[in-house]
Amino acid sequence: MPELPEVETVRRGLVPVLEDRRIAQAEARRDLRFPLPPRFSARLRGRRVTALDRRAKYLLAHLDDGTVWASHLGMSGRFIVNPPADAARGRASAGQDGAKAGWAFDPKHDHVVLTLDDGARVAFNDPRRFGYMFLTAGDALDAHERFRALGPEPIGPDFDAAALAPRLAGKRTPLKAALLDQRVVAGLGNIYVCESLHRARLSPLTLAGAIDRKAVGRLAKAIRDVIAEAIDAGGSSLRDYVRANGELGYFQHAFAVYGRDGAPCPRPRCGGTVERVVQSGRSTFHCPRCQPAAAG
DNA sequence: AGACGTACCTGACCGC
DNA sequence: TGCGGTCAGGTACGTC
Repeated sequence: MPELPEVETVRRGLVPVLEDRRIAQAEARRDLRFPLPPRFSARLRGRRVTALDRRAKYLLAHLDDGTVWASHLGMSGRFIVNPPADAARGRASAGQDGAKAGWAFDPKHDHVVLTLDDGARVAFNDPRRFGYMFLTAGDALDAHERFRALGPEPIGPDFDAAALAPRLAGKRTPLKAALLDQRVVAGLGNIYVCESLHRARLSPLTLAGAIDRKAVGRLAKAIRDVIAEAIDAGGSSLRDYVRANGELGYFQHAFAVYGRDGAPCPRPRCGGTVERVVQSGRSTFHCPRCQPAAAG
């Protein structure tokens, strides 16, 4: 269920597990959305992870031979960590009830499994197999077909009206669809687009090219803030989650509009009601009262 | 070129 | 309890 904040949370959770560790064993149990690269296991085995990075919704593990191991979590992908002691002690006997017992062990959906040189076990688990992985050269990352067209990262002070305006200019597509386009902004998905538009008091139905500069500035700031707050929420939940069951990246976060069809708009003194509509086949949640379609 | 619908795959949930 | 229908936070591809 990962958008940028979830992927960033996963990255931060994996840093202490993976960075500077050597991959003792890599097991490719099942292909994901796309077939795993040729000799995938062999190319990971014996490599040291020098850094864990992120671009958009991609998790990037830099290896000591210059290769980058890139993972996309798709809709249901997650990484599950068994610390060294747990992996050695509990896994074999955990069996089918492993997850319930606290041992992350799911033979049906653990598609890629790494064992590190300290004995820790890291599994990529993805019931729907919408996720995917690939290997690429680290010195040509930006030129890779998956990264070449990506828009700017929405965190950090560089993401502002000047960055966003030219990417929306002239677009005759609704703001909702425009912001889901990874070429416009990298890393947003359905939830955070809804949340950002609500924060900026912009209707998801408004055509992207029709909003004025002031609104673009409001939108850029809303996106920055919404994403930053979600990352903070993920970070604060991280320790408990790892301790609980090894799953990384799932965390509770309070949404203003997403999934709150029929609830009162949380904006102070708005008094509107959150509505769900469908745009290009996907749910949009918004408050028609404080996100009026006519406003620019 | 850009926008839209559809496909991919499986699990959770809801009503009967 | 079982069954069928619906829905799910992502991306890629074919078609217009």
